[in-house]
Amino acid sequence: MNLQFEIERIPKKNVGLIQKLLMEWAKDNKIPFPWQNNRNPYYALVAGVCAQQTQMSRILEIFNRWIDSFPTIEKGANASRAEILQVWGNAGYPRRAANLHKTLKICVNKYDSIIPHDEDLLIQLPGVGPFTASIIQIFGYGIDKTAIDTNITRIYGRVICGDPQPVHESDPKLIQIVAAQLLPSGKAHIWNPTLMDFGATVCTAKPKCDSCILKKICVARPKLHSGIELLPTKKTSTFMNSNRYWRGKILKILREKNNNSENFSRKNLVVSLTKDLDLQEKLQKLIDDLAKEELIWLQENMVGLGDSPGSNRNSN
DNA sequence: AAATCGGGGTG
DNA sequence: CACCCAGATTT
Repeated sequence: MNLQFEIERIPKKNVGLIQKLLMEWAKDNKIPFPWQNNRNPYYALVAGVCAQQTQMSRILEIFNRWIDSFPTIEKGANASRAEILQVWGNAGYPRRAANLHKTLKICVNKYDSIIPHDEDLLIQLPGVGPFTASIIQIFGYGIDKTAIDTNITRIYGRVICGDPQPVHESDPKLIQIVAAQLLPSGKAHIWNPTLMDFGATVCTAKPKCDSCILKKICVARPKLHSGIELLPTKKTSTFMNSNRYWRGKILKILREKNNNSENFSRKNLVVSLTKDLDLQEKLQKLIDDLAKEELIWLQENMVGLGDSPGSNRNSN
């Protein structure tokens, strides 16, 4: 595909029109969040990590819980892994919390307790990829750019590129370039969340084109209107009895034990989860995996939340 | 490129 | 039960 050709094909007057229509939509529909207006890189980092693969309706509670417990970079860095995981709770993908913990330690030890603003440095931090790096730059440092997420890919892929299912059909590099052209100068901290909210409520996976303010402009509208079949965005495997299901069960129990300062043996952990011998064997492997990821510790015949016994001590 | 990593919610 | 989600990392 000739990217240059595709870019120049964007009707210039549509750029201004799309910006105008969405900014008007934002007045009534954009949802405000506490990390969007105060240029706090730490808040932006935490929010970005919380947002990974998680609906916005859940994020404020997780974000507030984290900030209440660890109001500064240093507080987070100096917390124990067990405390980190306890606060993360049932937010999902606990690996995110562990990586965020590591990232805070790196910022304290290597960057003088400052979160970098440079993208090359940001994406080297554990758990920080292109999206989260952009979130930090946009909300933390007021840098004018686009954080490409699933919503923005979908909106631009449809409205500009004409692909009904951009996640499968649109070239990510083209989305990047389109996004840069559509960005209203100086408004990244408003524009990005507006697009995301629009993608979460109107230009959804199964779009609500009837109520879409861009339907006259959207290049993919005719195809979508024809009622073509929309494929799943990604393969979904059955959650029940999956590794992820059992990992979640294990961590949930260990959070409760840690919260009550109870000791717990590895054997009792496994037996409390199942009497099935084959499944017990599978759980043993998952426990080893969790320990390797430093989400739980193993010592003698005991097991616990975090990277080392003694949940109230720092683990630096 | 494909698999893996939670958990809550919707239909 | 299938699918979705303000992704990142490993295989």
